[in-house]
Amino acid sequence: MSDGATPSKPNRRHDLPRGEAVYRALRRAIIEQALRPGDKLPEDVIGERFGVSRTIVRGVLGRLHAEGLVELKLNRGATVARPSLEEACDIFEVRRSLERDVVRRLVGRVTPRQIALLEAHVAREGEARARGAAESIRLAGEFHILLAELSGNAVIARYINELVSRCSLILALYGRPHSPDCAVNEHLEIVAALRSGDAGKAIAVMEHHLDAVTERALLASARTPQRDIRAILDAYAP
Amino acid sequence: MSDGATPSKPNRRHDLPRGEAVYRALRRAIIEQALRPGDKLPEDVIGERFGVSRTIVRGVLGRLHAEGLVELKLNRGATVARPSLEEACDIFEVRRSLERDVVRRLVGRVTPRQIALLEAHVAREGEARARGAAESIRLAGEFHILLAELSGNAVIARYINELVSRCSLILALYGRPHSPDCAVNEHLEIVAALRSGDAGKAIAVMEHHLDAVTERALLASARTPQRDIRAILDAYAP
DNA sequence: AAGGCAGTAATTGTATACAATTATAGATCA
DNA sequence: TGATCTATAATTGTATACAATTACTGCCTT
Repeated sequence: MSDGATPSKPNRRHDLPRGEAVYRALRRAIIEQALRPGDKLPEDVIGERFGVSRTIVRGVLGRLHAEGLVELKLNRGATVARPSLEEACDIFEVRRSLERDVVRRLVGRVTPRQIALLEAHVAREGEARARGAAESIRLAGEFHILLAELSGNAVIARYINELVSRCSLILALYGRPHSPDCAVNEHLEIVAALRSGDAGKAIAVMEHHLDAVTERALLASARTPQRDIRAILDAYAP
Repeated sequence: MSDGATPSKPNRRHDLPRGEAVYRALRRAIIEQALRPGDKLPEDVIGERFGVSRTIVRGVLGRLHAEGLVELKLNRGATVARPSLEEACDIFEVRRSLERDVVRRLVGRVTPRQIALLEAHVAREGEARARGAAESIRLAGEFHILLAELSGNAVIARYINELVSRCSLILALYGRPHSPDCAVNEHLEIVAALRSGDAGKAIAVMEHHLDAVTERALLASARTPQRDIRAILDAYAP
């Protein structure tokens, strides 16, 4: 494989801890559902593809495991995580709590500059809708992450980031295929409510939105509870 | 150093992924404040002490970093984390949200078996109070962790675990030295309120307790805002 | 032909070796 | 004396080598 992976700059002082690029790439691939829940993540393959050693890959997989995006089984390697339906419910429940706090913190304190940021993001969501589902899914999630970051509480931001990312997995497992979990207009409503300064309304709008998101994400769960063969055969056997 | 570290069983199939013991030991040492915020954590020293290679230690430190207990600086190694005052406030704010949810979930649904578990734990807290501060601090935190686990939401449990652990760091930095952050009788009140089945009261008791915890943890923050030399010299310079 | 079993290949877990960076100590010079 | 620079030591970042476990293929047995 020689040097195909790092051609441009032979040995420029790497500003980032070597594995950062691998981390971001894997994370994005998972969130955009290019890597689907259950997919195997062999250390050799990933390492060769990015031109790093297994040491680095292993660190990245551990980090993704800590964030709940990857499962690690002893001596059996890493796979993209497959959250159970129960975990999915837990995740949405915590999201509701924390995102309520986000709105509560932002309302009345949000600056015009921040509103502009949010509106710009929603605009990008609108543009991306034509370009494909993968990017839409990612941007929809990033709206909630941006909101959490603007709230000014770093702990909430980190947790929301984790939870929203894992919602991509849930959507891939239990939702309608290739549909983003958030509607652009619902995001616009949230921004509008924040700007209005009406705390009660803003919270209500956010909760309504999260109800809708939950609904969409768990929609197909009645049809395909798991990727379970027995459940599928039930429809064909007498 | 030969074989002093792993004497009893030469090569028995290690049930646990090699680093688990190191992780637990370091975690406990940090939580019990044997390792204090800012203390250096050299890979060599830790590895030799536990009879594992730096590879393992590095993985453990990364994991502790993901949990917010350890800081990693590029090329400068790991230190026990020193949460800023702002981070401390963020942490307590999220704790309030999540622990309110815990109580809300438990109240009315808690079984006698679970009540017994909680009471047994509080009893151990009482016994430990005589034995020393370190164990008391840990047990006080573990009461909240147990509560979160009993709530049945695994995500909440994981986050509470993280947040409560980090509170040990906050207490070490800004609180009165060597004092546990929770009073045993306050924990008893929480259990009593849960058993009563009165949701409003249970939530109120928990919030009151968390207020008190926050108060105690951030008490000394006026006296020693940081381990900052300038602030100390202010009292002596004209 | 189906199932089980051995031997081999592939993959992961851990340790060590090497490279790069940072910290330390000693020497030099003003 | 004090500061700066340099050489050396200590520590971290990364890659590779080896050991252990798991997966697979083909053969053998019934």
